[in-house]
Amino acid sequence: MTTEKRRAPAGAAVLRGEITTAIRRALMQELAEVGYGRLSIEAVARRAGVSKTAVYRRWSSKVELVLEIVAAAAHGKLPVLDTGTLRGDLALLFQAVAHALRHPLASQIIPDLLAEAARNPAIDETLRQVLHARQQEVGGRLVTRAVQRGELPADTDPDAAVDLIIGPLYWRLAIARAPITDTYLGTLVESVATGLGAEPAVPRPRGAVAPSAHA
Amino acid sequence: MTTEKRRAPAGAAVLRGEITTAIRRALMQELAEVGYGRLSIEAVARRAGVSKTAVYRRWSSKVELVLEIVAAAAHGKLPVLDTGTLRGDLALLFQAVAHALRHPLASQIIPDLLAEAARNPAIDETLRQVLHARQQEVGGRLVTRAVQRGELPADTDPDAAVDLIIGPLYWRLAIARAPITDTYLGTLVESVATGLGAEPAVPRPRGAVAPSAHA
DNA sequence: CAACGACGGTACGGTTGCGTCCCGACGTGT
DNA sequence: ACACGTCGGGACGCAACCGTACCGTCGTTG
Repeated sequence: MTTEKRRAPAGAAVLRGEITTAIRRALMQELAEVGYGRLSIEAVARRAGVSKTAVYRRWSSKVELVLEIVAAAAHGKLPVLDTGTLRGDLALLFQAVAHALRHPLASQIIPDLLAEAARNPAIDETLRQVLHARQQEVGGRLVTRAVQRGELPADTDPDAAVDLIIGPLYWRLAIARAPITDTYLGTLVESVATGLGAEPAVPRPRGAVAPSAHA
Repeated sequence: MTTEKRRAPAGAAVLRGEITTAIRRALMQELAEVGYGRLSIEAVARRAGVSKTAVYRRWSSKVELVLEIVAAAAHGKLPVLDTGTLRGDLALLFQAVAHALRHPLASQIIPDLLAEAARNPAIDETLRQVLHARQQEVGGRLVTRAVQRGELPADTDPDAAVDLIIGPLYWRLAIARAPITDTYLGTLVESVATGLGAEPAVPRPRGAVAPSAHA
């Protein structure tokens, strides 16, 4: 019988966590530096100070390596937000997103992978799970609560709301790569809130012509 | 004297436009299919049914090739918009952007190049000229006119306005790659307009709790 | 009509990365 | 204390691509 129990790997015959960690870190840096397209296992191993075999023992292919690590890194980043007001929720969410995208690694890796997702179904699938679905969920909850509070119209489309919430911030941080100030975030909160259908926080100041003063 | 005038290239010794065109088309397809990172001159030439030399005679490097062609393709795409109302301008702009991004080539190439721009200064520079500057200009004009009409507050920040205008649409089309309907575009116009500070088109319907309706 | 000269295509060496195989090293469990 | 079994590392053959040099072809110009 060869079905007897094999001895469990032990001692030196077990994966060393430090090396796994080094590979993870090297992958992130390499991904940010050259992008998914040019990413090579060889370069990752080189940067990690590790042999290629060390990588192949852990992940069997480039896409598997990237997906596992990226998915893990993207988990547990969004706060449970419930501040009691739409604007509070938005401000908190924006802070979290801005914080995450300020990491140079994230701000380079995420757009790169999102672009790659357009042609790689496996990446697309993973990103939809760890990013899109999460956003839809968080955005959906945010909208739902605001509707229940009466801050937003009952027929607010959560789908469109998510676009309006995440779009401008993503554009500015990841695409335009323009600086962000607290003032800007404050303005954005107000814009998005009113854009979604909330009452303006303050009576709208008008420009040269002031139709609201006619009442 | 060797400074005499050389005979101008003529006959077979002149670049054949058909081949240049074939290379341009092949580049676009290749760029959409594998992305800038994996793009190889060899594959472009192969797809164009042309020799590598034909490519190298016209462009000396990969980045030059991509930049020249992409910059050319991005020119003259945005309409001169002045419909007389903020919402009209927005609707027209959205239609144009949506139309452009519906092209499969554009919707794959643009995010890819934008991601690449984060690590390639030459690409960044070019894209800023052909995309960002243009958007800022168009968006700035749109906002300025709306302010003059009294549709928007005088202190509207054109910079933030551009983010709010382009962000959601870009997100949905290029990143989320969700379908777009005329209804959606209409909702988006209204959201962005009010988000920018315009008066709502219709009195805001409130949800379950309606503090404004208690009067 | 003949010479010109850049054309497009092939062939080439060099570089890089892939995925695999083999080897000595090493820490644990018997 | 020894045998076990996986570890990490280096080496290998293979494939793709880069950028260049060369070569015969072809239309125009004098």
